[in-house]
Order: sequence, then C-alpha cells, then structure tokens
Amino acid sequence: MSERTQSPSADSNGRSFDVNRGMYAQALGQDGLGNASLQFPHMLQDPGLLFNKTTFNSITPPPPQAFFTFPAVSGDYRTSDVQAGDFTQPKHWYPFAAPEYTGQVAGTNTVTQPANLSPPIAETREQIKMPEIKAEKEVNDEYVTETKLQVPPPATSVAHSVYYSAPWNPSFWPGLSHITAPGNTPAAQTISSSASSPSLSPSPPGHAFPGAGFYSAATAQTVPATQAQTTRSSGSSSGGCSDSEEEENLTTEELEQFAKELKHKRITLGFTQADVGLALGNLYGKMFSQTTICRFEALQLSFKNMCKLKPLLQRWLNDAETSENPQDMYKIERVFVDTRKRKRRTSLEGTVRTALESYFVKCPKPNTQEITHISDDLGLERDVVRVWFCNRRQKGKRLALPFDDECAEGQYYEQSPPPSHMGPNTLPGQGYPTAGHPSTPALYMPPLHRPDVFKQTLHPGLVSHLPS
DNA sequence: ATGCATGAGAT
DNA sequence: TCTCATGCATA
Repeated sequence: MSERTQSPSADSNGRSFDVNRGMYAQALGQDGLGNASLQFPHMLQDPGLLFNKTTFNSITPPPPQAFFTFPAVSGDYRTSDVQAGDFTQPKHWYPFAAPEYTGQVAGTNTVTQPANLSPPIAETREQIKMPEIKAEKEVNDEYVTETKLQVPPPATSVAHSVYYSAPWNPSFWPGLSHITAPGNTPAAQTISSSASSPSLSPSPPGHAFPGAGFYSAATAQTVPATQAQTTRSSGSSSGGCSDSEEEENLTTEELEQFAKELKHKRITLGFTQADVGLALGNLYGKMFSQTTICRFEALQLSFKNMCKLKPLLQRWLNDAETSENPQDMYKIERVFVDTRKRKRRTSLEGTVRTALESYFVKCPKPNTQEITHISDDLGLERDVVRVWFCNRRQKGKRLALPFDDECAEGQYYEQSPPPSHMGPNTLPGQGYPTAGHPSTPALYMPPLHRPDVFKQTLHPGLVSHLPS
C-alpha cells in the first residue's frame, strides 16, 4: 500500500542532516516552546527548525500551573490508567496479536518459522502487510501467553545481537577522515554474520543475485567472527561488535554519502525502507525493520551502529542494482511475529512532554527517587518516566554530535556546566566521538541543581496544561 | 519519521 | 539500573 515507496517527497526532504539539526531544537524545544517560562536559548539559533515539527502545532501554550495533581499511578498497567491527559485510556499489556505481518515489517525478532512452512513467499508486500492491526489495541489482556512461535536457538537466540563488531573508532563523526575504509570490501561477501536465522527462507526464488545468494540458514550460523574485529579500544559495549562484516572504519563523510546514495538508489529502484530491511534478512540473514533503515538513511544511528550496518546495506545496494529481478529482493517468506506481550505504547500528551522536557533540562538523569517524584507529579507510571528519560538521553546522544560539529555540542545543555567530578567526557556517548572538543558538552548535564529541582515540586516552567 | 518500549550486556 | 541497538505503533 502506501508504503510502497517513500514517495518523492521523502526525497525532497533531502534533509537528512538538517533533520538532525532540527532535532536538536526539537530535542529541547520541541515541546517546550509553548512553555513560556522555559527558556531554551539555544533554540533560538535556528528558529526555523522549531516549527517543522508537526506536533508542535498541537501543543498549546500551557497555562502555568504548579502541580500535577494526578494521583500517583500504580504500577500495574492494567489498572493504572492515569495518563496525564488521558485518564480513560486503559493501559494494558497486549500481545502482538500476531498479525502475520504488520505494516512495517516485522523485522523483528521474528524468528523462526518452521522451516517447512515456507509459504509461498509472501507473494507481495501487499499481502504481507496487514493493514489493520488496530484490533490489537482493543485486545484484552488475556492473550497472554501466546507462546512464541519460536524456538530460539539456545545460544544464539536473537539474531540481533550477534552481529556486532564494531571496532568503533574513536574518531569523530564529523571529521574523521583518517581511516579508510575498504568500503564494501570483500568481506562483505562473507557475511557470516550470524544471526540465527530467523526468518529466512532457505529457498530463494529462482534467480538470485549476483553477489548474494539468499541467505541460508546454514551459512548463517553464528560465526563468532569476531576475530576480524579490530580490537577496539573503547569498550564496544553492548555487544562488542564483532562480525566478519567488519565495519570498516568509515569517515563521517563516507557514511553521509552512503546514506544518501542508499536512499536515492533505493527509491529509484522502487524499494521501501521496509523492503530493504526484509531483504537484508532474506539475503543475508539479518533482518531489520523499516525504522532502522530509516534511521540509517537519516544518520540517526550511532556512529558505531552506522558503521556496522553500512557493509550490509552496501552489499544490498550492490545486489539490488545488479539484480535482474529486483523484486526478488523483497520477496520474503512469511515471518512470524513475536507474540510476546508488549506494553501498550503510551502516548504522552504535549504538556506532559513539556514537563518532562523541562525536568530533563534540569536533570537528565534522575535517580530513582526523582523519577518517582516526577512520575507522581505528572501522574505517570514510574516506568514510563524512566523509559522516557532513557530514550531522551539516547536521543540526545544520537543527535548531539553528528554533523555540524561546530555547534552541535556545547550549546545544548549548557545550563549545566560539567561538573568537575565528571571528567572531561562525561558522555561516552553512543556515538559520535568528539573530535576536537575535548570536553563533550554536557549532553545532559549532571546534576548540579539536582537536589532542588525535585524537591521543589515543579518549577515554574512546568505546566500542565490540561484541557480545562 | 519518530515516540515509546524491550532486552541484552555492562556497570 | 544504565546504555545501546532495535522495533512496534503511530503521527
């Protein structure tokens, strides 16, 4: 359906980088704009960006209000419905309703799939994508245990984490140009990556692509592959990247360029981001969601992550371009969606976000108590608040340094001078190594004022604009 | 395109 | 409990 292509407009957006910048503003100002009392000086730098966010429009200037009087929410999703702004919403966990396919590619953990049932490849995306999932929302909790259809391979289980390998070099997005990158490298050919293969279909359609055979489970077997890995210095934390697919040491420029190229060619070839994600699974055994592809193109992943994915995407691109039947690239076998229950997505109201944002500015990393305090004030579940902060921090890191070295940093969270005890680089950051700025901006500063912030209920800027 | 969520691994 | 990679769900 509509997802067929990104539609030219996507292209015209052509603003991958700008987007990021915009997001900066967004990050801090997005929801805060309406809040007169909050000040985000930095936002002024690029006013234009502040308004490119649709959500913006929906946020009305909240009237000053000191407290959120919502009752503290209890923890249970089924009972705590209190959601600022939407007290009626039931919050319960719901299962994935296992639609065979959700709109965007269930890249997901989909794993498994009885090998035999390879349903005729999902004929086409039209079929694959199930239009409505809505029903799920109304689902009651009972679905609980929909067992997962998968039998996770003991050790490898999830495909995703296996793939790492990122010797991530300390360099800095914005500038690194020393290292060279083999680019697509031959290595790419051997994607022995890993992943336990989930959804893959062993049987490729008639013609394969020049460079790539359909991924076959067999090959996919986890190959620790790591050796190839350049021993990285910085702790490649999560998952240390390994993987044969050595993610080259790319420069920022290379990544930017590749991302653009990928997007452009993808569109030209008629693939959607979801297609690409699926194709990666089919062809190389490592599936990704539309989200990831999207973020890759928009350079919204960590540098390390970008480097990790690039080879794979490069390979896909090559194959797609040379393939005689590009369509095959996205023909996939039916994948089963993980049916585990997933908490229903919380939709925070603009005002609540504003409030969170202001809290974040004050203290990006609230401790347990603070979180509790915030959650009480906003009438949110603690976990929601916690997750919000996690995501907010993550977002901050992602967006913080990328392109625009010059100003990306430092100015965003300046309200808080980096505490001395934190050392120069307070943020290891998930990404973008700071090139010349020895001291990474306090992306989220450390708690200077922390103590006060929470003790005193909401600061003036905080408002809860409730629909009277 | 992006907000909220999950889960693995690291602390 | 955090970070990071990733994805479902949604705007």
